[in-house]
Amino acid sequence: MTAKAPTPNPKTAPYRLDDQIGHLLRRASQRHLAIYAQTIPDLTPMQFATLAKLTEAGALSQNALGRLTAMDGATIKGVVDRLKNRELVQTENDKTDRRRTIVSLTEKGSDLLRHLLVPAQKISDETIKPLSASEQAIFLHLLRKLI
Amino acid sequence: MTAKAPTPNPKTAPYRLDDQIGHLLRRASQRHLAIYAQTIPDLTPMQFATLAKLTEAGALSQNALGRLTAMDGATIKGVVDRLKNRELVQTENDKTDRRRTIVSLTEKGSDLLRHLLVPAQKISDETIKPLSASEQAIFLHLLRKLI
DNA sequence: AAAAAATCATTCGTATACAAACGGATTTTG
DNA sequence: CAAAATCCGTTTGTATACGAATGATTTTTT
Repeated sequence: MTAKAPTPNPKTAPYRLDDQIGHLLRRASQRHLAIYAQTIPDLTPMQFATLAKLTEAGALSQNALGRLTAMDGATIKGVVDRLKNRELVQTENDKTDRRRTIVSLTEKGSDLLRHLLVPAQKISDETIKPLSASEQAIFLHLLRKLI
Repeated sequence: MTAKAPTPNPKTAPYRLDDQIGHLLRRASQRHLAIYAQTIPDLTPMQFATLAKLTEAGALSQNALGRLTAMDGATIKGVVDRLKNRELVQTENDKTDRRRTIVSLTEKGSDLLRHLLVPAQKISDETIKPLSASEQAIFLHLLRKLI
């Protein structure tokens, strides 16, 4: 039995914050958010995500909208409230399910999002720019597996 | 001049939220934070990061501590305040620079962190577990480039 | 159909995040 | 050395995040 040499007692590698995946993900998000804020200063990232999802999927119940944008009920409520104050979305009662509130884009919200699509693409491009084209594909592929 | 065939008019690929790197980073962070909360429910991630960095680097000024944990001044202040309330860190005035507040671990904080190192490693392992060993190395390498 | 379980929107409380502004202290520059 | 620039900690205000609880309403189960 040819025993493979055991790893030379790593003794538990010292825990370094800067090596932890959680910390690295957080810092990468921070950099992305900084790029976002420079490019689209007038709408928060979550407000933008909400408009983008409504454009993709059409009118949605508030909870469904939260699920599709990865926000819990308490969070999506605040975002929708602020978008409503700016008249970028509107709400109405669901006719068949009286629990639900249907959220939809106003024309103003729809117009705004259309104008932001190019800048939004620039934000994604700028965020991933440090990687080569092939690295970008690999990174996005692996990142998707971590969700 | 042999013109390279232009990409066949992608017509601007439709913007899909779920394809954007920022959204994917956010969701990966969310999953990580959920794993964290299940494993270490008694200390927030930022509080843990603060204790970990103080263990690594020793006593630090509050602002320096913020820089090393990637928190701005307003944020690190709240974290330090809450850790102080729990007697996990202590503060003192810097003798030579009267602007500074030096933050250091208490024995209680030091003990607590020591007990959390194994669980913390498990959190990182669990977070990256969907990737194979070689994928893990590649992912971390590329992620570092995005900071 | 009645009971039980699930869903929806809301509210409360706590904890990041970060811009902006502030006064105080130190360092840099001219 | 004096002025300017920078750094330090703090406060205020806005915006996520999310657990937990609530009441109203479906949906599912029995």
